Amino acid sequence: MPAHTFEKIYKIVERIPTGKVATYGQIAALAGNPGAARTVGWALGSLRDGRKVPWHRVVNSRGSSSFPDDAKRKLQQALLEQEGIVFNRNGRVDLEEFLWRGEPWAD
DNA sequence: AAGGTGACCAAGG
DNA sequence: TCCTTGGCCACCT
Repeated sequence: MPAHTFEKIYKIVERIPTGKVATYGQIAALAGNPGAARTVGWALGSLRDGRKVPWHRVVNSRGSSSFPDDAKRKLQQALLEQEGIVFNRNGRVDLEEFLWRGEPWAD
C-alpha cells in the first residue's frame, strides 16, 4: 500500500531508539524523500494522540527543537533528558553524541 | 490548476 | 553565533 508519506515518516520516527535523537532532514531522507524536511515537521505537527510516535526525539539540525509553542519544547526537552539526552546551556543537544545513526535499512 | 503554508536546511554576511 | 535568503517537498483550499 502506498504508505503515505506521513505513515512512512511516523514509522521512521518510531524506530528512533531511546537515548538518541534524529533530525528532520535525516528522517526525510530515510523516508525516501530527501529534502522534504519541512514535510516531516508538518507531518509530526499533524500527529494525533493514539499514535505512539516519539516526536520528542526529533530535533532540527542545530540539535534544538523548533516548536512554535514554548511549552511543548520545554516538554520535549524534559522528555529527552529523561531518556538520557543532555542539553548544553544553549538548550541544544550534542548531535555528535546523540544523533541516531539510522542506517538505510530496507523495509 | 495555482498559490499558501510549515516543528526545515544550507550558505552567506 | 545570529539573522537573512533561497530552495526543498507534500498537503490543503
